[in-house]
Amino acid sequence: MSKGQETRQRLLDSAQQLMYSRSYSDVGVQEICNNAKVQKGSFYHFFASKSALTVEVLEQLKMQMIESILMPAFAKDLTPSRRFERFIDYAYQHQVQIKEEYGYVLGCPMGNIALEMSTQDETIRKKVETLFESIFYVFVDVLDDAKIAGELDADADTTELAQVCLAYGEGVLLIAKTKNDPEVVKQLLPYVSKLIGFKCLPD
Amino acid sequence: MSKGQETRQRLLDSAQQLMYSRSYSDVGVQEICNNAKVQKGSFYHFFASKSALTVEVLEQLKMQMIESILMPAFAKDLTPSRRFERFIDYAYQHQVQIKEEYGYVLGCPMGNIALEMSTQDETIRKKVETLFESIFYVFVDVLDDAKIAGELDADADTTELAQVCLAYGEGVLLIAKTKNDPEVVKQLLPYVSKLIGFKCLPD
DNA sequence: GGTTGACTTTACCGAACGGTCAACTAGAAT
DNA sequence: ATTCTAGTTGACCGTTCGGTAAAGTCAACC
Repeated sequence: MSKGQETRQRLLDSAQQLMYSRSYSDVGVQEICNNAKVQKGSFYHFFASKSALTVEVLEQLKMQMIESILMPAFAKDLTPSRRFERFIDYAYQHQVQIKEEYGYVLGCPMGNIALEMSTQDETIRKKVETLFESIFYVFVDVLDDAKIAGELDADADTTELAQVCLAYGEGVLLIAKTKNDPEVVKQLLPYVSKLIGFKCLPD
Repeated sequence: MSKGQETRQRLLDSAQQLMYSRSYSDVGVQEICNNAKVQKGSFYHFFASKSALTVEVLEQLKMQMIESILMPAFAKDLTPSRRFERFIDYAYQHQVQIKEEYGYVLGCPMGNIALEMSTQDETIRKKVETLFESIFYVFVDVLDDAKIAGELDADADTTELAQVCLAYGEGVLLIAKTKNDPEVVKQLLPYVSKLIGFKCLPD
């Protein structure tokens, strides 16, 4: 990676960390720069605006989420319903680790930015919308697998169920963040199987 | 109401409207005052800080939510499952109306503030937590009714189910806001009955 | 009629905001 | 050796931020 790209990456990482642990509005360009050891002028050499940087942060966030949680959790070495169980466990462990590190449950970085910025920055809103779509496809895929495996009714609407899963996941993380308690994730997220309607639930 | 209390109320209403349609951070004390036709000095006569005002806005929000949506929707003139259907319809209609009025789906005013402020202002976080508890009790109540009416298994954990309902509702509103589409509410919220596990679903 | 206290007005504070700009540096290409 | 350019630097812009303070207004009460 060239020197310039390294600087650029430091800005992205700095912004991601600061915005996730606090909020978009609470973190200024100056602070992002200080944290990344970059001068403000350089910031505007790489990014047109704070908003444009945020769109790239969101893209990075999506890639990390898919590679470090979604792909390993939904790997096809288990039955679809077991994959969901693994996903729930990963999500729980992740929030536990976040709380240890920051002292706060931080929830979903995309959901956080979505609620804060959707009415204020159309570019950011659109970006989060497509991010959610990417995650949505992952859910559709595993739900289609469940159909094939006979764990799900053949007439189930997998695209609708995928949306339902996404919504419920975001909701659980919102409550967990509000209560500042990762145990909420462990307690509530398993109900997603009732939502999906898996035929033979392991108990 | 005395003149002072009227001024105070105008500030609360102004803050509620502005913060709901945008965000906590994006709305300044000055703008709240301009909108309420009150001088900034008066603001600090009535409220110790922007944060303290917000706590009172949240309290007002809770009361409005309970009186104008929760109480009428969950009134005991219908069976518990029918009450949920009515609640879903109210929630949908409300977001439709909001979108007509503001051009944006604004979701849940409490959820919005919760995600934005939970890590930055402990007083606000705590307040939202107790707000959610009040709503939670409403759900517990109707779920207990459902048990008595035989619409719900006698061994169902109503306190856990109430939390699940709350989480799912918040999640659906988050997605609806992100997509800026109130139809999401109409499409996804009915799945709450699968989550609860009503015995005899009307279809 | 003078005093009190709630409320209003206005000017002000230092700090931070997002963003701009021109000058500068250093390494690669010609 | 010189030119070009990606990247860096730090000063600067006007505006807004949350919050303070002091003077002024007005109605109620003694």
